[in-house]
Amino acid sequence: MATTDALVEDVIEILRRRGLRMTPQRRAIVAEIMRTQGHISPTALTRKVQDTMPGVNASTVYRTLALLEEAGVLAHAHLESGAEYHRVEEAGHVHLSCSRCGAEDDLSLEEAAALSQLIEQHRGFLPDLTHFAISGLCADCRREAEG
Amino acid sequence: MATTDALVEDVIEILRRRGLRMTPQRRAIVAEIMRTQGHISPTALTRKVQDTMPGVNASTVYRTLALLEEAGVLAHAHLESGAEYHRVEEAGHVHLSCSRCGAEDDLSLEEAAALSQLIEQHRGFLPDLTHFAISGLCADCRREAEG
DNA sequence: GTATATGCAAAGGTTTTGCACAGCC
DNA sequence: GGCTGTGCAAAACCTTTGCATATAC
Repeated sequence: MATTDALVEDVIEILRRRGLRMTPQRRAIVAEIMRTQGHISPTALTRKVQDTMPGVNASTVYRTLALLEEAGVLAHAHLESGAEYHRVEEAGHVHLSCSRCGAEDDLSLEEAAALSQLIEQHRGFLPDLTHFAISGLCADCRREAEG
Repeated sequence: MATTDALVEDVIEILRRRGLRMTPQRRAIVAEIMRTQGHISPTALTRKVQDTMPGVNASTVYRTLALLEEAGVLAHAHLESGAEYHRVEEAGHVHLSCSRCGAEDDLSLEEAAALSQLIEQHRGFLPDLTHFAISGLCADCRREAEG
């Protein structure tokens, strides 16, 4: 996938500029997360990376994730299942999570902006709506629950 | 505190009706959580209960919290620090948490309702805005960050 | 060559679970 | 007396950390 490869190169460039070294492990981890749509947990990422490169240790994955977050490449969000990482370019994804059936959906950028604007009116608080999911009932479950 | 005692009795009544037994440990745990304003973590709750009743085990606290949540007395929310429990009557507390200084604030009921209404327009999703905090920058930190 | 990154192992923290015993009803 | 709840200990997770070794630059 050309797009993904290009992204990987971009990230490698960012890391290089920070004086960081590009090890095969880092390449594999970066490649895997750039290939990922949406979010992924450290544990799941570790498993995937190990499919390609069996020796990679979980601690290396954690250290790399922290690094990439510091470098502004990744961010993490808290979903019901725990912490999950995603590319910052994919931010804007405000996560809706159904507490009954587990269905996941996202708000549109416009919807997210409208929400942010409302919250900002509360004492100038600037929300990052991507950091925590929004839990609730999807329309289907709502119907079943309320009858 | 008369109000708190009354609440404790209410909860005990609810548990009794479910055929559950009232042990001194459960009384202590219920009393402590009814006395709590806002939210408290299982760990903090355990410590507090142990101040009064040294023998109480953490696993008993976890089991009791799960029970009280099932009974509809408590609910838990995910804050930056992890899971925290609160009384359901205290719901409506939409938590704003500053990711920079850790300051905490709540939206008013009206603000929360306005937000919910907006989100509901997205495919009929009924949000529970109390379940996850909303992360972001408080006005002070925002000023310092943006200059 | 040197500083950095990795693997390994251990530790830390939170939450869950199995089991024997205690105690509520 | 019988069934439920508790304490204890262990285990299950997830994540972090210290240290010796390997390796990118």
